[in-house]
Amino acid sequence: MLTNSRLAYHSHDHKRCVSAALTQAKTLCDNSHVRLTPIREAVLRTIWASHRPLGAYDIVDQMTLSAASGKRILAPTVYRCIEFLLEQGLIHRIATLNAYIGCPFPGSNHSDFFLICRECGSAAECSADQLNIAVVQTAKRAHFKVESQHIEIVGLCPECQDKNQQGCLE
Amino acid sequence: MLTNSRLAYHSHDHKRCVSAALTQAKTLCDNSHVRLTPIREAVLRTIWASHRPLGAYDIVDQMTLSAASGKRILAPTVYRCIEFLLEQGLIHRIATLNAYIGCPFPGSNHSDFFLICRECGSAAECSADQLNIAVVQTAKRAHFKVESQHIEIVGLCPECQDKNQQGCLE
DNA sequence: TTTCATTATGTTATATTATTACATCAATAA
DNA sequence: TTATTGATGTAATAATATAACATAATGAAA
Repeated sequence: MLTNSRLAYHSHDHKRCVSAALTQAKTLCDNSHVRLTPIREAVLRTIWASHRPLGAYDIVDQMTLSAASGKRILAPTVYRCIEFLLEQGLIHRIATLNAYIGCPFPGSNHSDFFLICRECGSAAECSADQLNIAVVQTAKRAHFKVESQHIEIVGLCPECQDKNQQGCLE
Repeated sequence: MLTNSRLAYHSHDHKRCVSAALTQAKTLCDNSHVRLTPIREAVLRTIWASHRPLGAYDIVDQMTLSAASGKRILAPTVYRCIEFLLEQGLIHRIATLNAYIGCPFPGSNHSDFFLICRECGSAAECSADQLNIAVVQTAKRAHFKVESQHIEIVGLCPECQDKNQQGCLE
């Protein structure tokens, strides 16, 4: 199983996540002969600021804040970058949250399967054959031909389970 | 496996779907001691007009059309009914489409698993143990505690597969 | 290099989806 | 009746997303 859940839910050196994501992004864009422009990279970096899905207007706000004095980044710019990053598979849209999250393993063929913690908001991505097979087989029984899938699971991440456990003991 | 895919994708006597849905809704609301008011029932009926998920403002428009002369139904009214119907498990929200669809087996404990045809727009709901188990097991490997799931599959329904097949032969 | 075509970004406006706030009305219970 | 709660009406607005068009940057061809 492919997953970044170890990182997503536990404290870690997040700079490494960011730099890994940016390095992969550059490589993939080079190979695809598309341009990871400074703005696109900045949007990607902003989304990768954490493992929590980020709304488009949160990105707008963050980028306006971190941009050079007074420079405003407007919604269409951000949405265009989001569209580009989605097309390249560098980010995903979390539909139930209207929010965007970086893909930890872009380029590799994988399913859209997200584990979203309702407590801390962090989301991890997984790709598991067992699940993909179950999806396709279940669809097959309905004679349905699967082209793309989007799976969002809400619950508690390991850290927040522990915290809640402690809460009960108090 | 529980599914309404047979009905959702093929021509059928849809009046029976609607009346079944309304009958179930009345029973469930009675049992839960909540009120299926005329407006709520009208929203449910509008959503059940087809097996295609319907946007909130489509519902507003449809209801304004079918309402008695000139009577306008406004967005907050519809959203309140949607909220109620979601709470009662009588409808589901299709997050990737920002649209709403009637639940064919309300009251029964089941997973949110939708097969959405990209061609005709119809969506069927399924509930399969194999899939639920795969979701929980996959999550377990990430030490994630599942509370709710939302699975949206996009592809081709059986009817539209046949049509496309014929299209290729021409 | 200059020109052209293409792609990316800036900017204004607006579409679409959803909610807030408050007034009014209906149903139920004391 | 009269509180009380729940449901609906209405106006305004928030939040998310896109359209349309102008301008700028980039890369390719002459």
